[in-house]
Amino acid sequence: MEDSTPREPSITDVPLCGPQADDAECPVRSILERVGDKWAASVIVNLAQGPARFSTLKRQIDGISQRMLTATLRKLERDGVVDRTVYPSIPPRVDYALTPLGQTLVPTIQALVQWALSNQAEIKAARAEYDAKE
Amino acid sequence: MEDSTPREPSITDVPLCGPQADDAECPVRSILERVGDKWAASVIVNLAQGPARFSTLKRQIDGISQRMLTATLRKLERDGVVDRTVYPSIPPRVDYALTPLGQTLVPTIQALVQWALSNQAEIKAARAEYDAKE
DNA sequence: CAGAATCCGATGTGATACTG
DNA sequence: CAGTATCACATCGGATTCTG
Repeated sequence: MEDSTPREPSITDVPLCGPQADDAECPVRSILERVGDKWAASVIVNLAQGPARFSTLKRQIDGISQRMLTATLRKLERDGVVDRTVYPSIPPRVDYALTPLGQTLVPTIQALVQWALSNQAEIKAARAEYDAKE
Repeated sequence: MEDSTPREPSITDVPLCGPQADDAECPVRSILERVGDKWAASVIVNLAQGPARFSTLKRQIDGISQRMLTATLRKLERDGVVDRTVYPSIPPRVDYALTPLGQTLVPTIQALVQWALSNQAEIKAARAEYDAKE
């Protein structure tokens, strides 16, 4: 019982898990972290338009290195969000696409992106005010 | 013009920004990163229940260090998502609460959390399959 | 109580070079 | 084309100690 701010468990008390549980134990946090990955959202949003090749993604996602694109795609693939199809041709060709699971993630990410877009002015103002020594 | 995977700009072609634009330039990415911050979502979800003191948050968010709690709160405060109220008493007391802006963010985060919860089995399975050498 | 400061290992990220 | 490997560096994040 807190003398000041008593609080009881509620729906919002979502299992965001403890300290050590970062991967297998806590899908919630790992998903959150995946989305927060510097490039993951860009990849997902890009693939939401349809399948794309490695080089296409690299070109479209401005500033990403092939190292990071590879790593990001691997993580998303491991989570079953992205599907990787290799065509054993020469030169090699690999297509990436959202899985059905990945597609269900798109609206939520879009919502987050939309939120950011809608409130970017307010956020920018808040930061300016904060940085101006608050 | 891609010979293989032509793609045109669409609504999903959201400005996720380029390489250097990480802070002021790209609110979208910075918001995504904020949400993906290891502890930010936990803090927001916790504050969604109502204002809380530093020590209360620290106790409720299992495993967070005061270093990270402080840092997380500062970032959220800077973005205008969290409000910090200091009561100049002895011992000092500080209350944190979501701002109106912060409250508008809650449903979206909940949606993301909900998505993760709903699909955690599928994700876990996907990871297991992937790790089992796919 | 609420933090600031410091130390330090772990992890993330980019640039570059190399390969099937 | 689609990676992998390596090096270098920045940031993250935890533990600990100190203070108003």
